[in-house]
Amino acid sequence: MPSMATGDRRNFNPNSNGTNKHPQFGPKLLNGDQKSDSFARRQKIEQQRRSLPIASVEKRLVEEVRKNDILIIVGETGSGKTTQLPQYLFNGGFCRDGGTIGITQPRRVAAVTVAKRVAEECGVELGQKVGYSIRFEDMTSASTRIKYMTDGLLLREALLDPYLSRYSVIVVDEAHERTVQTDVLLGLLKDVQKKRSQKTLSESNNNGTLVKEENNGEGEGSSVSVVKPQLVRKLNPLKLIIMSASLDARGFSEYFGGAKAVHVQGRQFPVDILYTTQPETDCLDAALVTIFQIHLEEGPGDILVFLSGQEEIESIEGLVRENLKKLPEANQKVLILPLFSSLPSEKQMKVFAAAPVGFRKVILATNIAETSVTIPGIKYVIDPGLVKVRSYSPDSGIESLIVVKTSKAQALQRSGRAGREGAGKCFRLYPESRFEGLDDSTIPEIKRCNLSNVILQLSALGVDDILGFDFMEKPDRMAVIRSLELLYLLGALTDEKKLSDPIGHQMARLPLEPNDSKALILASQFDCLEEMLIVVAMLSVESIFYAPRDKLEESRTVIKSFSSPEGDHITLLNVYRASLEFLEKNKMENSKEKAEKNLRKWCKDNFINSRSLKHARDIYIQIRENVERMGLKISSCGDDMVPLRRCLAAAYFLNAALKQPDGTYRVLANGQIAEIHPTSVLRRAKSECIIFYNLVQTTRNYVRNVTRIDYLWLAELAPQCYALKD
DNA sequence: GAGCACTGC
Repeated sequence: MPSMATGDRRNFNPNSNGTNKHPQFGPKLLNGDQKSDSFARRQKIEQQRRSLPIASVEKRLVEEVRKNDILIIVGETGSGKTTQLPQYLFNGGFCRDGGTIGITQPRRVAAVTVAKRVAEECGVELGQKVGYSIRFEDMTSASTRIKYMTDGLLLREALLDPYLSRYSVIVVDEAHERTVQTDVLLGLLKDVQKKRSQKTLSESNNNGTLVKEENNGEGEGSSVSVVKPQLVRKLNPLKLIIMSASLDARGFSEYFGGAKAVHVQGRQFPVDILYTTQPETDCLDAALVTIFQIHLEEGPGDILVFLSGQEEIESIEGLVRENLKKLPEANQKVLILPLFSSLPSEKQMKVFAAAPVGFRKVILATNIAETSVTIPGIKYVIDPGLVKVRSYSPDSGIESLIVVKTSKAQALQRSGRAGREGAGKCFRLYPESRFEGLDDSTIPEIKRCNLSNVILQLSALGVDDILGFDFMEKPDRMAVIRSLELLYLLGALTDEKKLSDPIGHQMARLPLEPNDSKALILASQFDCLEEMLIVVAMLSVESIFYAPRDKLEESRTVIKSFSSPEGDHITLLNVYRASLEFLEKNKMENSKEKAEKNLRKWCKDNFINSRSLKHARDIYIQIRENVERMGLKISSCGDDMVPLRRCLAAAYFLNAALKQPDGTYRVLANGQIAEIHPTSVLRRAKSECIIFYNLVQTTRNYVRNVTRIDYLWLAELAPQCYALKD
């Protein structure tokens, strides 16, 4: 490593436009927690509202929504579209007749913070006129007229109310992010809007007489055949607004039949974009040198570095520390802060605190800093131009994480992070010519994920012809067929590709992956639903264990105390039960808050991520309520784990693998070869036959979350797949 | 004996 002080520096060219104004994407995170409700404060809010770029076009926007049933709004960050538009529409009379304005967000935190802010701006209590609804948290009431929610939640609502009849307007925000949920929602809303306008039309044609839903045979498979007559009368046309920060709205406009698009100015400080003159061969080294170049040559301001993963972050953290020691003491005032999702939250929080006077923060972050969180004080962004993405192969069922180049939109989003509070600089660690060669936007998620859950949800909404569904971007045909096969083998779909009764309907109601839902349904027959609820909740969260690098040995010993020779599923069950036992004991002696606090300490001592554990508990409570409502029998298998393992075999039979002479495993369903993941308790056990939760490809093929089963169970419990040879 | 971007119901 060259010494930083000797001037080994990267050469950057400012881009041709100099101070270039780039649009910025992502939810605007607002602080809605202020308590003061004084007159002065209200005046200040009013003043802020009026100064937003969008305020000058309020009348025009309301007018456009009135004239157009579908409107695309392209708004840059800082335009105020997310907080203001719903208020304009409310004041414009779009909630008369008791209709609600629904605004969807891809992320929970955005739905909550924006709702809080808007409630404050309106001077109302949160949950009254303005509210939000996200999984595990419903802050709405009968009087809620402006409702922020996650897009996944609106999809769930559509299962219960296919016409989304309570909404007069639905605003899909951050549509450019193109999450699976957003894409499915867009297709669904298009259909709902069409049906609702037909409904109103036929009603007026019939002059108020009751109308029955008819399938007009237009070839779309989505029909909901029985509608209560009273409902038909009440339905108003649905106004649809798609909000996006993408550079052009053409894609959305075309998808919605040439819908009108309007542009709203953003408010963003200028960000200087600098490129390297030469391509970099070693990205980590280039990032390292650039960090020091900024630190030693640029003015005050924090640095945000985008890296691909935890490993990269941890290694560069070490290198920065090492090199920092070589600098004169006056130059050593740097705070290095890692940030990635599996980092315990108390460590994550450190990036939001201001650095001590005279110190510069260097934040080493994954994509989490791109949209999910906004860090104050960032003036410099270093963007190596790479990102880790999930990819999925429908044929092998293998998920992998691969490092790819960012898209142009992503690069813009990253650079925008430097211009939140003042003019900033973004150092792209590649030549300008390479930027031109980048894809415009990231490939929509729906093109690169397992579709079985999407198909199950759409089936429950009455869409039987998945390949014919009007997606903005059609998913891969083979991926659809594979997922249909899986659902059929699980018994969720009939031979006619319709949702089976009751299994398919029950599975669609559960907020889980199809395999996990099936495991719960079967568990009530195997008398181990009590245990399976816990196992499935624990499998649904990522990274229960967190082992910091410096305490690796210690953590292994502690984690071992939970482990079961039967496998990882039962190990997870042990962890959950141990935490519950600790909490119950604590609750008897302490207040609830104190008990929760002690639990967090217990988690830390046992190298368990308390945020993940809390999440698992929330999921447990939710799915327990779900299965209770379905009338499934909840009983326990006690200390006998055989029923639980048999049930796992019956539900995850496609994920069964046999040991081979060389110690690797062969997946019975497709012949894939894989090893047991080193973190599994069965890594050394070398059981003959196993079932696993998932198969991931990193340096090798690994199966994770593994349980030992008896080979003979497969033919007995999954005869549709396995037969015994003589 | 290896290493896991990020969401969401």
